[in-house]
Amino acid sequence: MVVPSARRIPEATVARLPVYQRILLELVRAGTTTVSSDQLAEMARVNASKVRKDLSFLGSFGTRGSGYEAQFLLTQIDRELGLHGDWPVAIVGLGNLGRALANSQGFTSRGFRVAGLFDVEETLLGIEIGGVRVHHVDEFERVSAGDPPAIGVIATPASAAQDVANRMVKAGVGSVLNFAPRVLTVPPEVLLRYVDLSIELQVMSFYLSHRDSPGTAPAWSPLPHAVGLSSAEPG
Amino acid sequence: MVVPSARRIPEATVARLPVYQRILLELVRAGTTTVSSDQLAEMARVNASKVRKDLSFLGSFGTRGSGYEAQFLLTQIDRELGLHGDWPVAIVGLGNLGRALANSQGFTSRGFRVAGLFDVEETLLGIEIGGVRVHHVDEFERVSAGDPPAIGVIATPASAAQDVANRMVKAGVGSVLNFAPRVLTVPPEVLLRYVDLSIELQVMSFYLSHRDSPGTAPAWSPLPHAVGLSSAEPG
DNA sequence: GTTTGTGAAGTTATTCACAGCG
DNA sequence: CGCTGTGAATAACTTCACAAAC
Repeated sequence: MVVPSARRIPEATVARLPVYQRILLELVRAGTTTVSSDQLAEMARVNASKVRKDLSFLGSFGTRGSGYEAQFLLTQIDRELGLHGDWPVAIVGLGNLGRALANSQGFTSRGFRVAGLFDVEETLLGIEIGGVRVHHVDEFERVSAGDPPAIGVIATPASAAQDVANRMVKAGVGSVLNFAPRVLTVPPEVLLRYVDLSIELQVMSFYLSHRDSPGTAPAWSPLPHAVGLSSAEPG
Repeated sequence: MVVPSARRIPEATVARLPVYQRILLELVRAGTTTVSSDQLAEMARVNASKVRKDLSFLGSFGTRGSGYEAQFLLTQIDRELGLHGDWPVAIVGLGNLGRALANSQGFTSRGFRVAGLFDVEETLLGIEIGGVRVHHVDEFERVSAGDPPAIGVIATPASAAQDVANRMVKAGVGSVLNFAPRVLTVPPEVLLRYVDLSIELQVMSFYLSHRDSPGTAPAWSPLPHAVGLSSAEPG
């Protein structure tokens, strides 16, 4: 079986592809045309063989003796990650964080589209943010039916998060990105990720309190399951 | 009963401990007194043996037949993660995100203390946020000398991020948490973590575009190296 | 009966090391 | 020569399965 799309890419590799993507994007913007696995490895803080192995799952895109053509490699990664698409995103909770996300280049620039905005605050209903009208969260399922979101973003206070997640699941989202500092329950086929400041900090705290003698390097390219903006309590 | 702090805890386990910590915190607040590995596993979306193995690295704190005492287990995890401490945190960049972080319970509530705030904006210099005075970023090294931060948080625009990181390293921070959408270079002994929306989204995009037939569960408790609030461009 | 704790088995990921190509 | 691509070796992690404890 040699069809490229039939390759199974290891999970660990998938987690690193967005890192290479970002690095390549910066290199391309800076005018770099070719890049070696050593250079990528240094910027990504990983081993060079790991870079080569990771990239080899996408195909043989390098040139022996010189390296990888940055723009071409970037395109290949984007393709593999499914960034060709136009994923509709729904954002619930339009406090400071939600509004920042709604206006964020992060969504609009690369394959994502803000398809729905929701809150419960009277004063927000009906206004437009970034050209998208704000609806009451009670209308989530109805509004979403017309343009079912692939990704649901939760930027509400913790107390509302599970209820919002339930609505999202009912509306058929494929994955949920949760910024609220609360553990959520969703069906197993729905991808759930947390962005949680306190989880980030705890990993750092562990590192700080366990590094041995001064000069010891962390063997760490840590692998959170969850990350986050805990308790800015947006919404 | 072996001395717990002598054990070497696997990296993968460390990455999950903060998740268990959060779950336990919620359970304790909800009045739960004991919890089984099965319950924890379901909430953390992992296998129950994994929970038991992970917790066994901290010591034998469970009771066969009933489970773990939630509050006690929470205390043990906090201890292992080094949350007993009082880690000084410096935040550079006081735009929307930086201000939200400076006021965040996420820092103050659990072993972290905002020790320094920095920006370049004239109108911010000298004011206090959450009781901490804002200094010009040029004074970073000088101000930090008195109370060296363990963690440096970068919430500046991308263009300023590397310069800030350099100052932080010079001031001796042990780890850097970067919210700016930019790849940074720091010495290998400094722990560097990214919070980047676009990296989160790319993992989701991969999942959405590769799930096979409907009903297929993601084998995924993905492991980013980097995450993030890309390009809200705070500061 | 229930649930932990853990060796052993199985799986996945990383690193090595070098042939092969430009 | 330099750098990729990749089998083979090693290491890390996960899961199984069950004895021991409550």
